[in-house]
Amino acid sequence: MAVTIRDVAEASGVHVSTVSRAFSAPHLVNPETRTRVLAIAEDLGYRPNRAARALTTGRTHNIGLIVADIANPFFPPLIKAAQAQARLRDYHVFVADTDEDPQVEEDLIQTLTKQVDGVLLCSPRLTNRTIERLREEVPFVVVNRRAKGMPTVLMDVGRGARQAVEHLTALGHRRIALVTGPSGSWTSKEMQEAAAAMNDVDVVFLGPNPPTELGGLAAATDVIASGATGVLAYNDLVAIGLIEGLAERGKSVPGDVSVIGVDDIVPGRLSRPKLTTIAMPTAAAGRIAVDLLLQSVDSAATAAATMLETALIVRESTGKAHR
Amino acid sequence: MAVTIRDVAEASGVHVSTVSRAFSAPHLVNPETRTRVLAIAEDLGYRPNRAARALTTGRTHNIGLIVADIANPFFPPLIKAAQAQARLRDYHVFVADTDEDPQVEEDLIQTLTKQVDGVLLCSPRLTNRTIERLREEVPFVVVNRRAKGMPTVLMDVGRGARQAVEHLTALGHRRIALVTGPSGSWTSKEMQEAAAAMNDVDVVFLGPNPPTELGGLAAATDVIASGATGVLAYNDLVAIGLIEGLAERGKSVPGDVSVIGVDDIVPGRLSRPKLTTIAMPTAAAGRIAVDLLLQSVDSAATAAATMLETALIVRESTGKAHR
DNA sequence: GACAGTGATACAAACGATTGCACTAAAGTA
DNA sequence: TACTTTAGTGCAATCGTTTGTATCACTGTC
Repeated sequence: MAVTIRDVAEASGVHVSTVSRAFSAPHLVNPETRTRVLAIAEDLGYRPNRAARALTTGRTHNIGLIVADIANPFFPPLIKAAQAQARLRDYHVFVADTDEDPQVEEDLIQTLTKQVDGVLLCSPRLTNRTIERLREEVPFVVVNRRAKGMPTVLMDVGRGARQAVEHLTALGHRRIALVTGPSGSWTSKEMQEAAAAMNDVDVVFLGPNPPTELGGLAAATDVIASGATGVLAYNDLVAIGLIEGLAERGKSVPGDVSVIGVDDIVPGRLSRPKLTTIAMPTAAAGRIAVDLLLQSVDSAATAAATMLETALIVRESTGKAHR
Repeated sequence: MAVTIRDVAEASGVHVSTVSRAFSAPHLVNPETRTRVLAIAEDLGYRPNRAARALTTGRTHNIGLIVADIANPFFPPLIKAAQAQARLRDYHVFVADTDEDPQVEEDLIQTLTKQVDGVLLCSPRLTNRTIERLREEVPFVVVNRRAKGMPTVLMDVGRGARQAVEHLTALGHRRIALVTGPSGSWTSKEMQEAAAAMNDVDVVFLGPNPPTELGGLAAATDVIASGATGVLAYNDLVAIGLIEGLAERGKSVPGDVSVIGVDDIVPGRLSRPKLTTIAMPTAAAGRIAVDLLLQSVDSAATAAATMLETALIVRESTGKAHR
């Protein structure tokens, strides 16, 4: 059996409460006693039982992190940053994958609520109403989506999209296709709104599409049919798939069509041509989201929205329009 | 405050123990009572407190899943499969990322042990001795590594490597480079042993390398210097990076050099040229590993090693040797 | 020298479930 | 009829911590 606080207490000749306080309230115990207790605990290999602690304190010291698809390279940097940040605060992170399915997402939240102190919802596909309802049960921080009354972390894709379109128009493109993402995606909507508001350019919307290489691959025919010479893709995966799809149909990038992605994932930096893209501050988003979440676990939730900057990175997949 | 078993008991006029049994030992309670209790529980929105349950039963119903790097596309299918399988058995999965660092790996296992019933160790970089020691604290299943006395799930990379080398020699290649992975990697060692045992071919070993695109990119000069015309890379990421690196140095694939990867990740299927690779049954590995783990949580650990088949998939990155 | 203040520790009651045991009443057996 | 069995339920201890309160020995104050 595992060694408990009781064993440590007996071995060091003090009461369990003293042992407990030696760990969690050092100023309440004699420094000498404390070091002795700590040494003995170390010796015995004592590790506090988190379940027991959770039972009394009501804090599990776990947070849930729900993402649409771990396989999407957009998420890992965010996940890593969140885990690192959580570890700093002695929290652990449950990562769960919804497979882009709102129903799975809701179920996951439901089962997760009881064993975490808060949930980080990344790029949720749920309706706002559902989120509103679920938030009664557990504190949320929402990433990549506007949700009123809740702390949110956003990345300024609207501005990114405007920069991307400006970049394309500056290169002479007059007809631009926006290959949109999943229908429930806030990011996708933001991009559409931003692009629609641009002057001196025709924007056509093609979608919704799965946010993967295959989604991009499949969108190639639509892009060609649209007559657009510049494309802003929902993300880098879509952009990569699209470039492949265009190549299969004899269209070269950036020769015939210019393509811009979103996220700045590593494969995009190494693809051929190297992808022009809108870089997203995913790691920062993960860190900040965790801080916000832990903050709203302890005190009342601050419903502030944090907006992080994005940046257009011009590489090789965009070029002058030829007509 | 949350609704507890006590609230349900009061509302339905029975003792808490009856409510408890209504959930966890249905045959011990009158069917009528049971349905009534269940209905009231549902009504009140009762959810069992897992911390409390964990405290009495000693089972957290959580398992830990430790991977070297979530950002490596090799892992997500395994993670997803493991999560799905765990969910089927009413278990949750903690995913943790070690950043390829053995020390982080050990720390993570240490902190995780107390809140999970078992740990799935994927492609561990720890020494065997450390694993032996840690296993005293919590049941393990090890994936992608031989560890005696423990249940393991292996993928037959040795056979895969032999097939790959045979494929290359059949194409006329007589000098082959093996771009190895991290030094602690079992997979890497397996590949080396298999390749070294092949006849009619010179095999040179280049490494260790980080198992990423950048690792492959950096290995390009060594590959060229080695004079090899065929390359077996540690994994698809390395292969993709290598192809890029070769291109930067004026070498084309498969024109000048043939390259084979391992894992069959999606980016490899879409890269250009499409990657010849050894497909790994990652999803199956995840499922089986979870089953094995839950099995060894309940009963004594079966120390059996499960070996899963791999398959060579020939695409476009390999071709005839020209000299 | 009596007493408040304080520092250090012990005591014991939670937290929310599970579970062995005791009890009751009805059914089965001889 | 007297007994064992069994189904259904209640009782109470337990899991390992935390934490409010009580205790006690000092120290310092007037």
